[in-house]
Amino acid sequence: MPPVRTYHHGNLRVTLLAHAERVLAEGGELSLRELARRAGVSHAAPRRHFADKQQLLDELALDGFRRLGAHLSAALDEASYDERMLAWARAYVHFASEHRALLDLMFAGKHRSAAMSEAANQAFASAFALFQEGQATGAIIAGDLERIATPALATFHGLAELINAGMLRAEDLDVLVADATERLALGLRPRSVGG
Amino acid sequence: MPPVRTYHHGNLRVTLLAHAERVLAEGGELSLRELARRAGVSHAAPRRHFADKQQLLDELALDGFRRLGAHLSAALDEASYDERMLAWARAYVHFASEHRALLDLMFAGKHRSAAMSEAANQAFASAFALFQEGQATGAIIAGDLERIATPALATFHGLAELINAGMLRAEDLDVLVADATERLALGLRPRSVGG
DNA sequence: ACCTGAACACCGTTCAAGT
DNA sequence: ACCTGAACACCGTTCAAGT
Repeated sequence: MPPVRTYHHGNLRVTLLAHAERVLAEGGELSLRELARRAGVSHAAPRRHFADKQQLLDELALDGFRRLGAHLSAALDEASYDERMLAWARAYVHFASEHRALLDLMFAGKHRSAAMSEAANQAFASAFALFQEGQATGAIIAGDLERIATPALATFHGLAELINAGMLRAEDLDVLVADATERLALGLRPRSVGG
Repeated sequence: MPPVRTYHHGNLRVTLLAHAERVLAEGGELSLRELARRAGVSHAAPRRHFADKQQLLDELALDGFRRLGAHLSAALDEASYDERMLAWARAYVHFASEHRALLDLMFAGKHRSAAMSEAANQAFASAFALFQEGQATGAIIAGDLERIATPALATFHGLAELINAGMLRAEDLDVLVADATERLALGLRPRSVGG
């Protein structure tokens, strides 16, 4: 009897990435040899599709930014007009804490490929648009968009990192996010003269 | 001629930690075998002082929190009364970006030993005290201290993580920290009735 | 074009044995 | 009490060889 499938036809690359996502979600250690085993190929086979381990990790991170972007956009679409900032923030920290290992990969390296930088920018684009719109309607102070939005987004990224680091109680997260959103809105509000 | 020192008398534990700090600072990969090589002992020798690799990493993180705490306290001591929040924030992000690998270790695990949790709390204690004092003088709104301070500290932690992830330009950091500090102060300010 | 199998240079961890 | 040296079970990466 010949083996059912000696060669992995056509989709080993996709199969490996899928197994990698699962290992990440399971919280397991990611090794190329383990992924090869799960795919039923030799340990040297992944080399045909990824030059090295880092390249596979980069693909995972790239996909992570795309998923994050889609998740955030969806949250904004569902939210009522006045609560979009809160909805964005909630979506961000929940994505982060539900994809802890993936988030680590996404924010791990100091250097990113062009594709990954682009995906990262895209992921944050909806939030920047929200701030820009806030400026247009006068809800948010005028000024350089990057300077205004970045510290605010850093707040939620920081909360996400702290929860993943185990330094915040998970049950406190929602109230902290809500508080942060409220404080930020106040801090970003234009002040009347003399105010 | 006998070997100068076959046995490492007394301080191998300290020696290993010192080499580990140096490897971290150099941005190199931390392996027990490499540390043993640097210390001039066999690869099995570290086992006498650290049950496993994680235990050594935990000691590094513990020391990291102690150094961070000292660094933040020193920054507060040097700052003028009105600029302590800004001084704290600057000190935090600078420590983080100057000790990138160490910070990753400190905030890596979801679970911390009692000693490490204690050191982490101590590191942040001076900032909490600052907020508490702000509440006492009326510069900061009343309410649960944790709920008020955490989102603010998360902002700076977030900025630190983003800079270490290469998502912010290092030359923009100081202005972002200053902006964030100003916005937070405004958002945390008590509002007069009707304000 | 894609995969295998052996090989190489690393790991962390264990353990009997040395001093 | 502390360290060594061999051993074991893993890695990532390379490369000649197979189909």
